[in-house]
Amino acid sequence: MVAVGERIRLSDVALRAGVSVATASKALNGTGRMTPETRQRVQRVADELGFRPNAMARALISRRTFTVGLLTNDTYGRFTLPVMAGVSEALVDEGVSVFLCSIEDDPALGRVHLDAMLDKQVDGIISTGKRIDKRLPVDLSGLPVPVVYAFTQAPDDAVTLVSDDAQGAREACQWLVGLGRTNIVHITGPETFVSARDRAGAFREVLGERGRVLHGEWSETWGHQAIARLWDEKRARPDGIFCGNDQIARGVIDALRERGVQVPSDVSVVGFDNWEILAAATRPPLTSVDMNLKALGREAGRLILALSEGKQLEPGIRKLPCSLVVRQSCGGLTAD
Amino acid sequence: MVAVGERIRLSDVALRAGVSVATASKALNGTGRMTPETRQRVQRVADELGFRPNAMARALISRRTFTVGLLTNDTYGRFTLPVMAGVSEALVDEGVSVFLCSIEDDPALGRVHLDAMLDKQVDGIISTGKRIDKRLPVDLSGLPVPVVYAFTQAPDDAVTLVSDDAQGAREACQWLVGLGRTNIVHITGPETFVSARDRAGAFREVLGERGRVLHGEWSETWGHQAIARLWDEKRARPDGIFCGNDQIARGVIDALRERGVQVPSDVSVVGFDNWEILAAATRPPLTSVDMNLKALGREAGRLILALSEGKQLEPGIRKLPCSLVVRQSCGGLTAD
DNA sequence: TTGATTTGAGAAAAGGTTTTCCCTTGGTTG
DNA sequence: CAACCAAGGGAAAACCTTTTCTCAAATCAA
Repeated sequence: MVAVGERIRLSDVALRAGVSVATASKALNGTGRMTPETRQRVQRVADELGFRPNAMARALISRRTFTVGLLTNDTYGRFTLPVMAGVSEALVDEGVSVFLCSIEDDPALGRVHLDAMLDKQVDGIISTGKRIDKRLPVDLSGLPVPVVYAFTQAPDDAVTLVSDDAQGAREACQWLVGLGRTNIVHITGPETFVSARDRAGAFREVLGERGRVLHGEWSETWGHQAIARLWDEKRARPDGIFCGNDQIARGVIDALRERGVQVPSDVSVVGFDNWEILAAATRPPLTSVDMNLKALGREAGRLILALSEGKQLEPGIRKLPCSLVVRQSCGGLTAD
Repeated sequence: MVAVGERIRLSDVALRAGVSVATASKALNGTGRMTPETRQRVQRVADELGFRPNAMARALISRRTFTVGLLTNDTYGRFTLPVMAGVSEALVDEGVSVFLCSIEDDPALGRVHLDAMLDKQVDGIISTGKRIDKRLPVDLSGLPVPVVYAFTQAPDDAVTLVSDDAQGAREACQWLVGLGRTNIVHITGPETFVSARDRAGAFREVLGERGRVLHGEWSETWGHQAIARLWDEKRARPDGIFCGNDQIARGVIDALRERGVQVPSDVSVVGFDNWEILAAATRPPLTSVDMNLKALGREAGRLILALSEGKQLEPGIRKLPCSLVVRQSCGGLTAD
């Protein structure tokens, strides 16, 4: 039922049901004591009138607004959107809505958004970004509301969620090894990124001496360049390539095709990020490590909910597993 | 100043400043009458204490929450994110925060989010999506708050914002013609999309009989297929290609390279959407039509603000101009 | 000096709900 | 039949701010 004019107040319901506001409130909230008939009558009237309690008034008393803020500097949204989707998914059933605040890398803008959210008495704040080794340009310590950090750097005593890049990288490497690939190279982003170092570390851990790592940009162009370098060398050429992200992998695959190298029969390629729209458009479609950012967002939602209900959570970094999404760029048992 | 424990209330400020709450309120809001000294004293105390008024209490009286909802079914967020950024940008200075609600294509989920927002007394709702010819699976008519539709289909009597696809397409075509291209083909998405029809219509309008249109999917694969078809025909091959989106353009350029056709010297290519991350990674970087979705979002923000302040707006469709972003895929005066 | 006007500031209501008492009423027990 | 108890429901305070009155004091005119 859609109310078009004035909003129905609890007093309207009470009046029509022939009870006091107090009783009406208790009837609808399942609290207090009254005959089942009274309760049902109030509920029926409320339904008929399309009554919906005013969340403002409610929040004023209960000190809970059923509102959380998501702060991000990931303008392009490639990482933030799945996180946001997960957060929202975890919270919508609890009646919690999410303010999305994109603060770029502007401290002043961050301050403005933060103040706006605090004024609106959000129950909690989730801080997220595009790198797990950079902080948002805004100080979230000592706030009157709980904070959860998801996919961004955080103070030591904070509740933090990140993807387990090392584990994801291990899975990718083991997959290549399991397919019988022996000469495997890792082409990835700048060493200044913790993600790149973690993934490279796991790669070396699995492959030992055999594993070779090439650092560059996170771009298609670097994928091309790396292949050019590898193919121009007077060395055995790799039969397996683990790329630090899907854009590099895309560049790698395109470069290989230009050289007449068959993927996956000659070389298996794995990407990272599982950026659907890119991974699926690559020819052949790209096997890639998914950071499960939506699941990470869901967990962030659950945690902020728990915190805002007053539960205590142990601070520290929680690593969430990645998973390998298999497409056709590696070949495999059947198509080898 | 960051308050860590209890929030400061107006009464705390009043007490400390030696005035009544009423006077304190008026002092801080610049209303009422009092000596300048009193006003300044109150303001100083409020600053010292780090007082920030409780938006809930405020909203309860003023019936404005400084909150709007953005409803979208664009899960991937390619269109919604720029719109959202624009909305937020237009509203943050007014102290308005934005609830982002992704409802997929699920009517029930839409209902849940809508109810949550209405309960929270949003001042207005912006409805946005990924197609201008599809509606969100939720009925927004007869709501107690104003609604603006941005980049999505809307009822006739609604305030609606869309990009001017025809104008954007015209600019692209005229650009190709201006470069001296004479045999121009339009490779675009399914005819079932209004966007595809609008762009194709403008294309034909500029090129007349010479203009040929190929409809397919919105994918890289279709770009490849279309080039295969065009190059296998026993006809004059095009020297200019206007693509319906950047993914098609990417496929087209890759397919041309595979055939040894030089872009831009042999063929000029224009894309649509100016999806930065794709357009910039294409070799050569792609000249593309930008729908200015951020500007569209800003306008949506301004309109919803005006409506929520009670201003009357004429219903109907407002078309916002696209603009051509020139990169290197067309060549031009210098690099021809 | 008296009456009228202006000035500065406070008391109280309002906004919509929840929650804590308190008061009936009808029934039970001894 | 008195005393007590439980059940059902209501009055009012509380949440925090804004806004409308109201009032006392100060200023001004006559």
